[in-house]
Amino acid sequence: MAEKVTISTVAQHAQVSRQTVSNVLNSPDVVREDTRRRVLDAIEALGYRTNRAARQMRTGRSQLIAVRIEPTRDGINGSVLDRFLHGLTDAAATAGYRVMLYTAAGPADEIATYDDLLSSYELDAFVLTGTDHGDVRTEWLAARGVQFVTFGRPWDNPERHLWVDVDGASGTAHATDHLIAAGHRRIGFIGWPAGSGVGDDRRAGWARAMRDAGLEPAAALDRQTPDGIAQGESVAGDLLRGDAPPTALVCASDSLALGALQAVRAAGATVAVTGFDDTPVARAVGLTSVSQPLAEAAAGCMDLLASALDGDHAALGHRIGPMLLQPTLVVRQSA
Amino acid sequence: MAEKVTISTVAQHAQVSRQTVSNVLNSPDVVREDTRRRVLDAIEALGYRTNRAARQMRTGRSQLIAVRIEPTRDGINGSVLDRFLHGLTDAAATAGYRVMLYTAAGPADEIATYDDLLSSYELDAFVLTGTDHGDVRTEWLAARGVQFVTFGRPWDNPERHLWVDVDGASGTAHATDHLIAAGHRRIGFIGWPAGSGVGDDRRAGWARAMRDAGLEPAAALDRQTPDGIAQGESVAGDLLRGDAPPTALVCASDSLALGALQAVRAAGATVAVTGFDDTPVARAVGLTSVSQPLAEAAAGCMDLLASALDGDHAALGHRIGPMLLQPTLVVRQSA
DNA sequence: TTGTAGGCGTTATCAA
DNA sequence: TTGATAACGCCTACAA
Repeated sequence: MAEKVTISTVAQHAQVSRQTVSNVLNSPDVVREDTRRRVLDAIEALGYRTNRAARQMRTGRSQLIAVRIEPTRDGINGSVLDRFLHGLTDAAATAGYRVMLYTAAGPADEIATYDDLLSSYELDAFVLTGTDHGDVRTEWLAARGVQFVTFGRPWDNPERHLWVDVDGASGTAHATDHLIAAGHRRIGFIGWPAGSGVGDDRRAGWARAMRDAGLEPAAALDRQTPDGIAQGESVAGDLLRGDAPPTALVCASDSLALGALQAVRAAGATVAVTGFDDTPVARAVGLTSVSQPLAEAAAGCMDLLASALDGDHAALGHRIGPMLLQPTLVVRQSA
Repeated sequence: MAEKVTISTVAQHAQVSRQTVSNVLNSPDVVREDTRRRVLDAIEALGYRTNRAARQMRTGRSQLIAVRIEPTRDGINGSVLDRFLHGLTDAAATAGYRVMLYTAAGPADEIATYDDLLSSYELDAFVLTGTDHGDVRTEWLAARGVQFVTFGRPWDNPERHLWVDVDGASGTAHATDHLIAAGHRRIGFIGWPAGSGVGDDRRAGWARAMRDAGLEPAAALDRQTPDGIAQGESVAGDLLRGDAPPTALVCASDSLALGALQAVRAAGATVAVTGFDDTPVARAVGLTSVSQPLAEAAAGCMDLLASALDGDHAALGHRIGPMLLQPTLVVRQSA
């Protein structure tokens, strides 16, 4: 077990005062070059690392950011959070931060957790994955001046706070374009009930691409249902049994798409299907799907946070604003 | 923004010294009942929370445990880590700990990260997911007296350190039994190359169940391949084209099973298939699979750690040892 | 440019 | 049973 090496140890070793060591670390420009050199060498030689707890006590900053790990719902979309978390952890480490996990049963519970985390761990910031209209969490955080960024736009007001998002409309538009290019004309959409920002956005992309191609995004081809494989299968089945069944289906999630695929197979039909999120399941069953740049999104969240917390970037003149990333379409056998 | 309430605030409010407040918190038995009451009331009224950084500086303990978030390889098995992490975060919170994430490119990088995390954040313990024969990481940690627990047995020596694991052999044996009960006799196994503890274990379960039923786990029915859908498909295809093809296949992973399922479909055969891990993909495609009790495993890891770290359980006389949990078979259409 | 002094909130030691 | 004192490692004044 190595001896504990503190700032004093370094100071002794470098023949300077503790303060000079601290200056080398925190205000390098204020210390003479050769002294700086000497101190840096000592730090290197001794393997000194600043003790975060001590620093935190003085500065009130923990270099810790928190993110919620949600229980995997139908499981399929769990991998999205997974990849996002990995990217965030990487980006955070690079920026000198670490990621702490927390769970919460609901919004109220989540706010209680914020309170706890903030007052006892002094977390520097939160990363929220997704927001709703009138999100109580973001209001709570903003009211207390806590830094946070959301992965997902605040749908009611884009200026409300820092966010990073992926352009879902663009994703479904890509998928729709791809189908149109393949000769499809009757292209249906299976998405979530109106009211969820994300769902509305994805539906809008389909409708836009249809209109841009001179096609009508008819209500008869536009279905709404809660997320899930069974739901997708049921709704797709309805569509396929309709008057003028679609020859292709754009779905708002891989879960819905997977259900749709099953309905198509059951009906013995040949209908192209696209999903959203490019989950492992999509890869496994050959489902064409819209892929979100999750590592980039995570890095974006961290950039925004670092910018707000450290003020470096702001000082450098390029204050970073919200960012909307473009997804890509991964084409497989299903479409 | 609420005023900062420290132990001194509480002391004033309760008309006692700071130390007494500390005692109420850390050695309740040493303080008189009515004083304790008074202090507790003050804590409640003021909403006091102990500052972890300050406590950490004194005690050297951070109440933080670290776990690595791995990049999802073929993606399918990512959900396993996901569920484990969720369970761990929950269990940790209950035990008064928090989970910190880190990534690492390889064993060497991982050890460098240990060093960093330990010396600058003073982490209390690590949770490793899986170990190999002669794992350098566990040796490094053990040599430095760092607490850790592995989710996965140390295959060369069960006594080496704390661990929690799921009985993989039991899982594949269940699957095999299930197939035997359904009338199958020629049951093949598709697993990983010999040498990986986990893979060998799962293979052993199949072989044992076969023998127990008076059947021969013939080499002709036993295949080894790296993990992956493509690999599973290829190997299963070979088996199906063999002299006396199996009527059922037990696979060491859902990835392999999924590939096998595709090979079966391509061959137009009717062959039962079982997988391992009960991933979302298995649920999606109706694959019978062995399900690991991940939340329990995570809770077990935390229990072991808390026991070692806090010594409470040890003091109470029931020192907790390694634990081997039983998986369950989730039966779906594929078998 | 460098050094000295003080304090962040907590707990351990020891005296009252 | 309670309270005063010191110390954990660092950083921010301020003085030299």
